[in-house]
Amino acid sequence: MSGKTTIYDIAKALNITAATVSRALNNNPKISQSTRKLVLETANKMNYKQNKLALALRSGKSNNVGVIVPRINTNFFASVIRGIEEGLHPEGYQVIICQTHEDEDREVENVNTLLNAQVDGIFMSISNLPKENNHYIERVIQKNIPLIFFDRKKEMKNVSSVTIDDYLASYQTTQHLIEQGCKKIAYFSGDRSLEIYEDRYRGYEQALLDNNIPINEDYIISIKSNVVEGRDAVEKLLALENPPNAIFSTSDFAALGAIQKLKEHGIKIPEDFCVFGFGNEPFTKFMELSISTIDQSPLEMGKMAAQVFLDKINNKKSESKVILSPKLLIRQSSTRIS
Amino acid sequence: MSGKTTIYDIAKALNITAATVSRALNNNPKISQSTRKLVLETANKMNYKQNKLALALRSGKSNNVGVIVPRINTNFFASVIRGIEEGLHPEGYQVIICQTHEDEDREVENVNTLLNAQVDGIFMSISNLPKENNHYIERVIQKNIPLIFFDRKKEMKNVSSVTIDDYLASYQTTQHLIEQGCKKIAYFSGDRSLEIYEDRYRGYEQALLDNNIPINEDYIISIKSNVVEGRDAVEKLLALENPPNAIFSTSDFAALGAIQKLKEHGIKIPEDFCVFGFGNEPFTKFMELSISTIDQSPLEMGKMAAQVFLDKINNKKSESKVILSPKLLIRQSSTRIS
DNA sequence: TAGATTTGTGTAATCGATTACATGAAATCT
DNA sequence: AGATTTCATGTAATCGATTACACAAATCTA
Repeated sequence: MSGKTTIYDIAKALNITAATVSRALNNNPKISQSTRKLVLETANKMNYKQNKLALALRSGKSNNVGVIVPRINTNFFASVIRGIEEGLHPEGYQVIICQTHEDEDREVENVNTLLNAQVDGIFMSISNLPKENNHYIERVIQKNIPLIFFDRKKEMKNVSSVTIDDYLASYQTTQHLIEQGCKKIAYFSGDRSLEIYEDRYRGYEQALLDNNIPINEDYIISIKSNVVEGRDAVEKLLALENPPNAIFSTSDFAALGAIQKLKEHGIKIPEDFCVFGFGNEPFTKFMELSISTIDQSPLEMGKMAAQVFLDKINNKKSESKVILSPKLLIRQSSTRIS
Repeated sequence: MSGKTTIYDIAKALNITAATVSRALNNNPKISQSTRKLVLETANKMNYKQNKLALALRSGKSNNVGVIVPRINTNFFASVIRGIEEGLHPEGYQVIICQTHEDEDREVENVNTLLNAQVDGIFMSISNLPKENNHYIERVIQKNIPLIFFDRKKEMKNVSSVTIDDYLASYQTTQHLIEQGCKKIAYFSGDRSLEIYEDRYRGYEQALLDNNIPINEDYIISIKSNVVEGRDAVEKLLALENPPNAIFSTSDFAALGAIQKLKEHGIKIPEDFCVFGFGNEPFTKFMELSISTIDQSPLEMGKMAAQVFLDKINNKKSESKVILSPKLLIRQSSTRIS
C-alpha cells in the first residue's frame, strides 16, 4: 500500500516464485527472456525498489562507509568528506558522518556505532589526546573492516593512511622564512601527542638546525586553532626581551589572530615581521594582506582515501600509506623578497 | 570467528534459545533475573554487538536519516549538517550525506538511494532549477517518510521546512542601506526560480517602494555565488551612465569580489559606496574591512530541522513550517552612520 | 527412440533479531 | 488434593532478498 513493493508482490502478481523474480531482476542467466521481460515490466509498473537492508543483511555488505572527524563544519574536514563522497558515490557507497568534538569517548562510541551498522569501511581523523587504549581500533582490524586514517593518523599495522608530508611542509616553510631574512622565528604548535603536530615540529626544528639557528624555547607556543589564541600568543611574544620577527603558525586561524594583534602594535607585515599559516582556509586568500599558508589538498586527500578503500576492498592492496605533497602558498604576509 | 557474535552464539553457549537471549538483552519483563544476568555476562564476555541491519530489516526503521545538499564543503551547509547531527545523535540516529552538485538528476537519484536504504527521514536543500516533475518527492510523502526542507525549500503539502525569513532579511537590509544614505542600490540576485531568492528579491523591491525609490532594472544583476561573478558585476555597474552607490549581494562571495573591484577603481567603502552580503561566511568578519552580512544561523537551522523531524516521528506534529529570524550583522562595509 | 543434456522454475535455507503464541513447571488459591 | 494462575522459556513466523539444490520439461545426440 504505502509504496512498498517486494519481490513477493511481483511474484504473486505473475503467479511465479520470488526466486524467479530475483533472478530476473539480477540478470541471472538461468532465466528465459520472456519471463525476464515480464518481471522487469511488472516491477516497473508496481514501482518496485530493492530493499537495501535485506540485501545488506544477507550479503553482509551494507554499502555504507563511515567517516569520523572532530567536526564537520570546517573547510578542511568538509572538503575531505566531499572528496570521499565523490570517490565512493560512483561505486554505490553512501557516506555516514560522525563527529567526535575532539572527545575520545565519543570517538570510541562512534566506532562502535559504525561497526554495529555494519559499515564496509571506516575513514577517520583521530581526535586530540589519543587513547592509550587502542582496543576499539583493534576491533575494527580484527573484523577485517578497512580502516583509513587521514590527516591525523596513528601509526599502526594493517591500517592505511593518507596524509600530507607534514615534516616537509614545515621544513620548507621554515626554510622559506629564513630566506626572507627572518632568523627569529616563533612557532605556534598544536598538540604534539598527535603525529602530525610532532612531525611539523620536527620539520621546524631541523630547518633551524640546518641553518645553524639555535632553538629558542620562548618562541615555541602551544595553541589551539582559533583567532584568540593567536592574539594572546603574540602578546606573550612581544613581551619577550628579544621578540621574534616571524611566526610560523600551524593554524591559519591563529595566524590571523597574530596578524591582527601585530597590526594593532603598529608592526608592519611583511616588512618588519613575517607570518605563515597552515591549512589554506579560504579567508587566507581573501584578506587585503593575503596570508601565506600551506595547502593540504583536502579534496584530493578525500578522493585518495576513497581509492585506498576501494583498492583494499578489491584485494588489490592490503594496506597503503599515501603521503601527498604539501603545497606552499607564498603570499603577501611572508614575501619580503620576491 | 572474525568478531561476529550473534544471539544464537550466546544461546548455544548457555544452552537456551535465541528468543530468551533477545528478551534478556531487551529488558523484557518476562524473564528471570538469573538468566538475564547470565546472558548479559556472557554477551559481554563474547563481545556481542547487536546487528543493526537485522533489527532495521525487521522493524522497518533503519535509524538513519539522509541529508541532501548541493555540496557539503561550504560553511553554511556543513554547519547545518552539523546541527542536524547534533540534534539527532542523542536519539541514536546516524546521518547519511548526499551531494547533488546542483544537478537535478543527481537529486532524484539521491532521493531514490535514500529511500532504498530505508532511511527514517530526509533533510533536503533543493538544487537550483527545480524540476517540474515532483514525482520523486511525492514518493517520499506517499511512503510517509518525514521530509524536511531547509533553506532552499519548495512549498508543498505534508512537507516541513525550516528557513529564515528571507523576505524580512532582505527588506531590513535594503532599509538599512537607505538609512545610510544610499538611494541607488544595486542588487545581486540568485536564481529566482528558487523560493528563497524570489523572497529576497521581493524584500528588496518592497523596501525601495516603501521609500519611494523606483526600481532600476539596470541595477539588478543575476549572479552565481562566487568572487569572480561579483567582480564582473561591478564592472557592468560602473559602466552605467548612472552607477549605483551601494550593492546588496545575496552572496558573500560575490560581495567580496565586488569590494575587491571597487577598491581597484579607487572607490572608498563605505564612504562612497556601501556593500552588504548574505550568509555570514567566516571571512566576512575577518577582513580588514569587515563585510556587513546576514547570519542565517545554520547550526540552529540544523538543530531545528532535527527537532521538526523528531516531532513528526513522535507524532507530536504532522508538519511544521519553521521560520527563523535572520540576524543583520552591520559591519564596516555598510556603516557610514553609526 | 532411448538416453543424455540443457534450460527454466520451484523449494527451502540463510542473514540476525524480535515477538505472538504455545507449553510446561512452579506457585497460589480454594 | 485438585484447580487455577503465574512465570519462564521454547517454537516458529517474520522482515526482503539471494542462491544452492532439486526437479520437470524441452532439446539434443547417436
